[in-house]
Amino acid sequence: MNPNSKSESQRESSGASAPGAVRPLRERLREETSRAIVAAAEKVFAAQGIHAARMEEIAASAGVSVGTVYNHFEDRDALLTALLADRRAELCARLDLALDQGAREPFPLQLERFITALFLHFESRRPFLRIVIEGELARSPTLPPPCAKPSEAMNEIYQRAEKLMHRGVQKKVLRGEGALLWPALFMGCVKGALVQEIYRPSAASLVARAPELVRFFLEGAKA
Amino acid sequence: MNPNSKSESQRESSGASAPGAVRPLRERLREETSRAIVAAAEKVFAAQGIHAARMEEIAASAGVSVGTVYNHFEDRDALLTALLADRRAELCARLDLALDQGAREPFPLQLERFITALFLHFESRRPFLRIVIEGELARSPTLPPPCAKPSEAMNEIYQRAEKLMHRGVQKKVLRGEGALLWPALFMGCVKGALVQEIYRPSAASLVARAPELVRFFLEGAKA
Amino acid sequence: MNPNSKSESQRESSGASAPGAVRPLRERLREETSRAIVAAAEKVFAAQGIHAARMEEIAASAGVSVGTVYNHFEDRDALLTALLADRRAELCARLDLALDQGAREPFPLQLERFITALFLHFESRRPFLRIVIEGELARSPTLPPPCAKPSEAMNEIYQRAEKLMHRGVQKKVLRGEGALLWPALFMGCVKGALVQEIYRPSAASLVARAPELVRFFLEGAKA
Amino acid sequence: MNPNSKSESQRESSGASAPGAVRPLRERLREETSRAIVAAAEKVFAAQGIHAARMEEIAASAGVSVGTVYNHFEDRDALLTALLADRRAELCARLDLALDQGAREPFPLQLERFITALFLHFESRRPFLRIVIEGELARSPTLPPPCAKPSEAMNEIYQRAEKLMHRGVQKKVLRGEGALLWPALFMGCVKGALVQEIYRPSAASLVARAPELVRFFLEGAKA
DNA sequence: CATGAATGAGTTTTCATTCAT
DNA sequence: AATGAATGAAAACTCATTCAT
Repeated sequence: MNPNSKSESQRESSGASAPGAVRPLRERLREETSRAIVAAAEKVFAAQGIHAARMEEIAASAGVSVGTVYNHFEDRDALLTALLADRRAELCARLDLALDQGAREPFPLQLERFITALFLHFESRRPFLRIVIEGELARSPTLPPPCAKPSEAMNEIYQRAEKLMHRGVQKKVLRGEGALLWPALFMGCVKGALVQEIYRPSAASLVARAPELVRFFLEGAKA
Repeated sequence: MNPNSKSESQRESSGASAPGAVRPLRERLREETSRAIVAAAEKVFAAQGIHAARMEEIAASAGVSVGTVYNHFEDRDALLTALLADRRAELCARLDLALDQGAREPFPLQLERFITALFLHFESRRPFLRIVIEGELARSPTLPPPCAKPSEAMNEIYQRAEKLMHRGVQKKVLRGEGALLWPALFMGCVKGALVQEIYRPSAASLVARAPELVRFFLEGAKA
Repeated sequence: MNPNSKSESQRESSGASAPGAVRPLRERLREETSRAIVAAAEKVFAAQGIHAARMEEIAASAGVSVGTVYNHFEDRDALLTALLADRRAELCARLDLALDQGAREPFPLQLERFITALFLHFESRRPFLRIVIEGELARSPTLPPPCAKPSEAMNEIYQRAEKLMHRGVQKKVLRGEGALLWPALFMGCVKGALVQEIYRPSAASLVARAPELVRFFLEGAKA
Repeated sequence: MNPNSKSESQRESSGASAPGAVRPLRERLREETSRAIVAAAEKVFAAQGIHAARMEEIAASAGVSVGTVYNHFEDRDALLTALLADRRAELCARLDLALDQGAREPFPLQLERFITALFLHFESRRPFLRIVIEGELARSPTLPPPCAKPSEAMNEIYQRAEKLMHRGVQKKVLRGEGALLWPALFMGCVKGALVQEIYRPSAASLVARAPELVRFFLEGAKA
């Protein structure tokens, strides 16, 4: 879950000992704490903003002391990094699954799978969405840490969207001229829907909008 | 230009005294300084991020001392507010002009005017774009200042987009079902293009992409 | 001692847990630090004046860092307030005791008790006296904080002096005409003696002057 | 009026030219400005407190710019010094006059003259009284500037009170034992009345209370 | 290991003072 | 001389990080 955590790498884990052996209780407790801290960090970073979030508040929100946070994560930056890496991994797994499963299906279905995967993820990780969008511009070389991190997530999503668009062009479902623009427009539409959902949460699930989005995008970009 | 600046409102400018009279030198210099400070703030806020930007760096970048910044703007927040208000006013003026001019033209043309106005503005005010996007989520009630400001700009753009979309639906150029989604999708596409431009600046002007965007959106949303 | 301190009120002290149980070491140390900070503040505020005293100097004088001062007191004003409240409480307790104990004794004895209590207090808290007198005029509505605080102490003393004078008039030991003036004159004399002691400290204890003061006041105000 | 003012000492006054010659207009205007600045300083120092008063507010209150204040007074401290010196001189003149006029009169009358002079002065210069009392403790060697100044005024008053008390003892109207205490008690009573007047301004003039004060003090201290 | 008090570098902000116009 | 914008040293306050218990 949190492979960068300080002591997990410091420990010369007697662990991994016998394959299938239960992990020592200590270790599992420790991991539980890490998880709680990361969850608290997600909440607080999203609520206060990446810069404004304070370590003490994260600690309090996790029900531990600051010292404990520092026992698990080298420093503030490491905590943010771990948080983002973890959530990103989750998301990427979902997206890759969607891409794999749809590989041989008609393109519109692939599109819907992808969007749905994205929406589902953010529905369960709404705070993460805030963090990602706040950090949107961070990919740029000029912004200093700790801003350089969140965009990595967007980057990963983007690369998968490119892959998907590529398939659409190959299949000649999408026209080839604007090909460079498709990922940007696709992600734009998706984010448009996400952001609207943040500001004006609708009763209906976000996922319910996927078909509309698919239709819109396909019509707009069809060959 | 910057009507909220501290002393400009404190001063009871005998101003506009004789019509055509030159404004006192002092006053013109003062305004020039304000302008320089706001410009520096735009640069630094965009480069460092809204939270990380430091007053001293802004001052240095404007070629003045911190004290001078505080002579012109009550505090950090007032400076950010003034900056955003100023840029937003510029942008809104452009957008309103585009909306007015296009009022009786065919919808696709209106769309193109609008997008072009947006792109032109951000081409000349690229740092402003970064600030606006960084502050995207700020409209949310949970985020504390100083994040509550930039989204105001996005809000204003959004409202004008809604107006435009409304026209499209009225003219039956856009289908009426998804009407609630059009502004979000439209803005999403536009931002998609803008963000791509930030990360992968193309040789061609951003404006050159307007027609593609228009086509994409019209096809996607057409009645 | 200092019940307003920041974290002492924030902490939900499991306190008074087992009766007779030793208070946790941490807590006792923390309180010790608070006490040291307040004592340092008393010294520095008195030495430098209420406005000129700097937080860093107070911290240094307490042998801690600035941060620690702010861990214990919200801000400069809270520190001053806590200091004054604490010292004032001490003083009031003494005065009330003197008033109570003397309640049935002859008036001159009551007077002497009261004056002695006052003198004893300021002999042990000479810096506090300076602060109170510096803030003398603060009761006035026009002066801004942090000057509004010290006079509260003087106010409390004054009210007790009024009570005492009232008794004297009731017992017809003091004449009734000038009754409104007695508290002012009484406090004036007392302060006269205190201030002189500050400027020209005499070898003899301040308390030794109490009988002279009593005689003077009783002769001057006797019925 | 303001013999310490910067340029008055800088100027090699062609002045004092012909005795009886009118002072040049320039010079009179300049002096008028100085007077206005000192008056403004008195008001602002009294209202805001000696430390909190800001040069800009004084300038504004005098209807001039900061620069002008600095043209007339070396620095903040010089302004305060000049203000206090001026007011103190006025007061001392009154007190000395009272002492002189009463020199051969019965002691009670002298006492009344003195108190009346004091009261009259502070009635016309109430802001000055605030400043003096705020600076009460400044005579002490430990307090740094700008606090070292106001007490000088109190000092001067005190010395004259000592002279007066001395006369009373000589005339055997006051008892000789407590002689060291008389000035302190006398000033204490007077201040008691003054301070009460500041907090609870009575309809009647302060001066009206002089006789009561005289009676009180004479009874209290009589041989 | 957990705890939380202490630390102090880093920021914002203020305001006496200077000086070009 | 008067002006008022610019200056920058000095103060208050914040918060990530350390470390003794």
